[in-house]
Amino acid sequence: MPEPGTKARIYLVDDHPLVLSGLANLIREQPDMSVVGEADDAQKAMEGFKATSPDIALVDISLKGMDGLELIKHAKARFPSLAILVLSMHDESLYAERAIRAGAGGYIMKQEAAEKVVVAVRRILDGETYLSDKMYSHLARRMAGGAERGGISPLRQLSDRELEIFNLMGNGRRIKEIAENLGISTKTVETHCAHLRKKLNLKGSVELMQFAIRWHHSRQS
Amino acid sequence: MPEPGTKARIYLVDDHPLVLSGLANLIREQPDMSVVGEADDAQKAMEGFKATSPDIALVDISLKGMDGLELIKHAKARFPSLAILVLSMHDESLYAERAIRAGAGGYIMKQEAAEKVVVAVRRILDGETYLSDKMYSHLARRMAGGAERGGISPLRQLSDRELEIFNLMGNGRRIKEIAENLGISTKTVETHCAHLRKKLNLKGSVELMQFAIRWHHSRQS
DNA sequence: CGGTGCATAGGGGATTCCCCGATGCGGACG
DNA sequence: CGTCCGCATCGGGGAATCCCCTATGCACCG
Repeated sequence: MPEPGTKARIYLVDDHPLVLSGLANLIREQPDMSVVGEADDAQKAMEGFKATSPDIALVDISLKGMDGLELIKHAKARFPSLAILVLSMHDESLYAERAIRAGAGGYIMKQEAAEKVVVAVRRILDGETYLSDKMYSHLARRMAGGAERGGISPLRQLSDRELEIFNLMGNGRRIKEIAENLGISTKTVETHCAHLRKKLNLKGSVELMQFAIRWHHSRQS
Repeated sequence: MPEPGTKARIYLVDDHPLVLSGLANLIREQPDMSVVGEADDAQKAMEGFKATSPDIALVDISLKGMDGLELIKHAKARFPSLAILVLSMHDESLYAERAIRAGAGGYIMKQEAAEKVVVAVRRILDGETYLSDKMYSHLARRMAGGAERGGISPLRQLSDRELEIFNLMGNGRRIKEIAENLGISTKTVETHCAHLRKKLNLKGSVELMQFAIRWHHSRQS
């Protein structure tokens, strides 16, 4: 947190030079902010953090080489007081949740107006969290279910049967296959899917399948 | 093509405000170039082209709403003399080839240094084609190889429209959304899906979605 | 001119989606 | 012990989808 009268020290991490210069330019227009360094990969970013001790880092979630999420975790481990605002290309609320959990103070899409980046930076430097309205409501929907039972994964709320079906879905099986495989009615499988959607706060079958596939994919590598 | 002594009239199309301002800034530093307009979607871009008659347009390949490839085709159809430089996030030589075929004069990745954008613009305004070294050799190799040789990725066999829909599927959109988004019938989307399944040798819609989601997931990390 | 690929679209039956409600069963709590 | 609640199991029914057809218009190519 910068002292009154001094400028916030900002570090930029992005592997797109155009975005980098856009950000740098935007920040130089702000009287209370200054850019103290730039990096285009995670390695250089970590060195830069050590050398310049910035107040906040703006980091792209999709870097070449190390993943942006990894960089966040490492950075928060070595520099706990460093605030982080995540920039993302895509409207992937999945990443927003992971980013916040990894220690980021905010998540903003590059489609957002440039002014919002400045707003987000100020908010985070004030110790608050910044999320876009869309993501905020999306996340709120998820949290709303039962106020953070300390469980890292919402999958803990699932019953054994539900998890079993969730797994089979992630494996690419269709409803009929699952029903035959388990020796039950397709209607029962549908009911389980409905419960899964409700518990995981997912809107449609496509979101559920997306979630299942991603989860299955990450659990297997 | 600008006359000697006058500035090249450049139009920018990108849905990321930061990239837009980065580009505008870069171009304003050039004595022989000027920005005559900006747009963040294909619709506004077409109107802008008509209103400002730019010499060249820099367009992002991945726009919200209409695909960047579609914009290029429409633009070249209505304004044949308009030169186009395509900007891309990803190192997808897949897109480069399609873009050139659609009428673009060059293809450059946002990972490239900003100076290269200027170089590319000058090259295209001189009537030549700009490609990065990597893509140039890549394309040359493909041209030289003549027909077939199996094809490294089966995605290469997909038509532009099919690839577009494949992308949206990987993004989690359902058929109705895709149809509305593209302004076509759901039946047409279904037909494209059928062709996708056939070309990719996938049995059911679940497998197709699985494939699309995985591809989309691996592509942006 | 004929062939081929592409984008568009519809018919129609099977399947799935997603909202309802309903029936047992077992455990938890007062 | 009675009651409530989560769980697993089914069904109805209307909408959406899947997935097999056919078909038209267009562009390009030999």
